[in-house]
Amino acid sequence: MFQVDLKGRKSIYEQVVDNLRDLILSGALREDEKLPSVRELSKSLTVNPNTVQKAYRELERQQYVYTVAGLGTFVEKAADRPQDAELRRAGVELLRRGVRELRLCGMENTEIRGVFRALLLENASKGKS
Amino acid sequence: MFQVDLKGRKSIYEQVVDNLRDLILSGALREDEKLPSVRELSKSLTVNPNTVQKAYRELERQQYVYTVAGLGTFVEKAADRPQDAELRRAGVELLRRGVRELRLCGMENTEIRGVFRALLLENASKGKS
Amino acid sequence: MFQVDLKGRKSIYEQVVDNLRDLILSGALREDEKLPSVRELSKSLTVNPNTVQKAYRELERQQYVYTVAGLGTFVEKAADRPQDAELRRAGVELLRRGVRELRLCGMENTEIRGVFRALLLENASKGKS
Amino acid sequence: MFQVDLKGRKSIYEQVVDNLRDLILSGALREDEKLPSVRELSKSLTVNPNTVQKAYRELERQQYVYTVAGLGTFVEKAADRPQDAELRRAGVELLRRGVRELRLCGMENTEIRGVFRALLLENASKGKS
DNA sequence: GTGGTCTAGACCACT
DNA sequence: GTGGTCTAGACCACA
Repeated sequence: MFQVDLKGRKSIYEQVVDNLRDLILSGALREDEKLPSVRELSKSLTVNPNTVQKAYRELERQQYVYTVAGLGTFVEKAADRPQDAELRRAGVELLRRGVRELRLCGMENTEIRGVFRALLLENASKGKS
Repeated sequence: MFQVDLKGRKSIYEQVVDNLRDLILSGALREDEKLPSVRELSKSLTVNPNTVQKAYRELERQQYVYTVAGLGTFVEKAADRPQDAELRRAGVELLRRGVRELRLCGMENTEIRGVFRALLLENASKGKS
Repeated sequence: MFQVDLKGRKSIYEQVVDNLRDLILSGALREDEKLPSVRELSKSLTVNPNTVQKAYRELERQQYVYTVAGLGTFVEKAADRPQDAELRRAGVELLRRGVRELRLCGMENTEIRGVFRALLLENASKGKS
Repeated sequence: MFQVDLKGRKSIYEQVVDNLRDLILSGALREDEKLPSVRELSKSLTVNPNTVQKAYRELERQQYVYTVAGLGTFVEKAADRPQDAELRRAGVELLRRGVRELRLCGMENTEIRGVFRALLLENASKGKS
């Protein structure tokens, strides 16, 4: 499904949250589709079940999934997901910080704009894969 | 000189590193200029001296400053700072992640481009202040 | 595991770094093997945990170990350790300085060569123990 | 006469001691020759006079120089310098550590011997300059 | 005065 | 349990 990187500072549960959220937002996991059970996923990632559990709880809190006791965890309907605005703010913030860092390197607006344009095309093709 | 935010997840010493690095890159601190002493800065930030020193050591490791024991800590010459390329990569990576997140929100290229253009102008005015 | 010398000019954390590095390079600690926890080692050396942690951070920076928060610190794979060349340069530099000092004492090449030959045999036997 | 490096961990007074000692041992400063005054040397090195003073005291302690109040500091006669054995031990120790580091890099005796032989020739030519 | 090291003890998030 | 950060206060060598 995906991999986690034990080294590196990002905590494992955070990686699991991000990966699953991306799979949901990208449509790879469809509405009401069942996520792998905590045990399955923890085994396939060779990670502590508690860690996966924590990730699932966090996704539930953010309303990306819902849990039915005894059955499993499922993808929430897009309509019931009110916090796209939050994600959008996060994305804008990343762009802002990126622009700031590039400016600190001494890059001018025209240069930065060039980098950005290239990025937009590059990711577009990635998005299709 | 600047402020640190005691709450928030970014650790204090990290904030000190980032702030000083920005002051150096922006030219507010000039080559061979003396940074405030560990004790001075720690007092003005109302922070423990060890925390400031940790930040200074990190800046030295990244070759933004150099240390003369008994005299103080000074801004490294730009020529002896070989890793601007690294910072540039970091900036591009931030842009990439930003684009990715916005796309996950369902935004189209044209929309993203609009956000970005606004951002470029906004920061430009900040830069002048 | 090893001992530290509280007197002597070499700082404690530096001794810890050097000792652990040697254990890793000599193969006494194998790839992905867990190092003793910060608290364990600090207790067994009767040293402050902060001191040991400082050593661990330095080893991580030099890519001899990697850290998984909440799990422990582990020996990095040799393949992911790109700076053996650096250690080699350091060794050659030590030899160079040694030759220089002996020459300043008035020793001739033949004499120095004799000392060196003896040294090579002596350390070889140490290596086997 | 020589330069000191403000960056780098070696303390300034230590650099002054080492440089002067080398000049004496190499014969560049002859027996009973007068060293520059503390003020002169401190000015030419752009260094605090106290630092040079400390270096001179240390050289005196090691019996490389002697001081005549009101006249200056002079190179001690080689005959009155009893501690060549100490310097010799230091040199041997450097060689020992060099061999050890190179072995930790995985080098075999034959390889190390090759490096050493090259070093002996290289420094010989430097010695003539 | 400067930076560098160390101890003692605390709190936090993650596994 | 693990590592990571922080505070408080101490001592040292160097300039």
